[in-house]
Amino acid sequence: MPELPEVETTVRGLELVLKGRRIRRLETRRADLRRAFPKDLGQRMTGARVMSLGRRAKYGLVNTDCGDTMIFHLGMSGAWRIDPHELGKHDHLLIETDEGRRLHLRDPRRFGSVDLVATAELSEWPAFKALGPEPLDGGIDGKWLKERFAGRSAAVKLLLLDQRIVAGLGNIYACEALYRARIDPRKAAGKVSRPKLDALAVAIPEVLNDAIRAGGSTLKDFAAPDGELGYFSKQFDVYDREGEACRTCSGTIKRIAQGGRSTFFCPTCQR
DNA sequence: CCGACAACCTGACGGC
DNA sequence: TGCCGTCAGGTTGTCG
Repeated sequence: MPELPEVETTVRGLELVLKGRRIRRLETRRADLRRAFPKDLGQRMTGARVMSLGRRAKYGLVNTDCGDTMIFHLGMSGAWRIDPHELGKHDHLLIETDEGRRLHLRDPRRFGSVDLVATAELSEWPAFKALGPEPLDGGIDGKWLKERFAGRSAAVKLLLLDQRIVAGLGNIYACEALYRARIDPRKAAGKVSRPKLDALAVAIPEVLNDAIRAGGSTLKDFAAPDGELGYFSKQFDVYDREGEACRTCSGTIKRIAQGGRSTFFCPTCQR
């Protein structure tokens, strides 16, 4: 599930449990997710104090006083469980803090990942080097989109999913942003007008911030044990609303396939 | 560069 | 109840 807002919400939740705490124990229950866990993950994290947490695109960052940053990606099905009642079948990484709080990284499909990188070298980490600007840091404007889309005949929706262009957008919020900017997702990226691109650059941080706000409001429940971070329900305008009424024109929301994934849009409003 | 497709995995859900 | 097909919010790679 996790796109940028879900990861941001997860990081804020982890902060409540981890920030300033020492890692008492870290255990991996298998050797890998999408790729192998770092072999020395346990040794390097055990005894370390968590100084701060952060996020880059859809990656969560756990910075320690040992000069290491643990980077996690939740893939399609990953989530952190807080003080779970039992050890789940798909709980692959377990952490216990000096306060006795427990975190389980659950990921049934195992498309996620965990890496360990020297904090000072984070910007050189290959996966980060390739990322485009953070949409919530003002890095996306009409000019940037214009440059990146120039001459591209690929559908604008597909390019929005390219992490080199906008870091952190996924299928849901790409659909939602295009709806707000009233752009047809099938349109060739290079042929979207500049005013539409300006609107898109505004819509992207808007839909992300709205979702973070919705997710943030669930964080107060976390004190309760057995909570799962990053999963919250949000009312979408188009995503997963095939056949339902457009909230603007009352027309019917359509679903099409692009790049093997579902795109939802309003053919009347988005042109 | 493009679009199409497959691969990595498991679980949920609908139809029969 | 079970079997089967389809789908799922991500990333990475191949092919023509």
